[in-house]
Amino acid sequence: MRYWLMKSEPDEVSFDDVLAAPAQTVAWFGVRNYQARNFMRDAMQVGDGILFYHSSCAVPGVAGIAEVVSGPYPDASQFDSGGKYFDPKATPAQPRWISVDVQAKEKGRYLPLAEMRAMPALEDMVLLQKGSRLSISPVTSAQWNTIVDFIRTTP
DNA sequence: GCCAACGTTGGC
DNA sequence: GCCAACGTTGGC
Repeated sequence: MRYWLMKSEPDEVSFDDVLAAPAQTVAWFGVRNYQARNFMRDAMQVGDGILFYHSSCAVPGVAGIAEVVSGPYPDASQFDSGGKYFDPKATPAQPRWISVDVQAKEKGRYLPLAEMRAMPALEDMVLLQKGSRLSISPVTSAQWNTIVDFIRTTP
């Protein structure tokens, strides 16, 4: 059981979009960074916890809690020749990018990035390191517990 | 829109 | 394999 933070642009897929999806589940598509891909491919397990983070928006921050509900499989968007995630070097026989399915579990108090930066327990989070821009990053169990507790108990 | 920081590409 | 140039991310 591991924990992850996954960034999504809410204009594209927000946490509410996932809550509104069938079975509150969506495919996590569009990852085009090898390190993030390798986390999904090599380290993620069904049942892992996800902090669903909104990036590139007015108030970036953790929008909810989700869970990994599938193993890795080829990301369909790499084959869509008209789409923004098309990769001409990827083929169905040799896919380059993968997805996992993500299910929304719990929405609580929104936790803005600025508040995260003010929490000493979170100072070592990968997300908060200078220059960090990984779209998927590992979260320790201590960081996870701090954030989940905040989300559940902060008015 | 700016820009710092990082990742990728491609010539050599 | 080096590294300059370019592209992207993402907070502000």
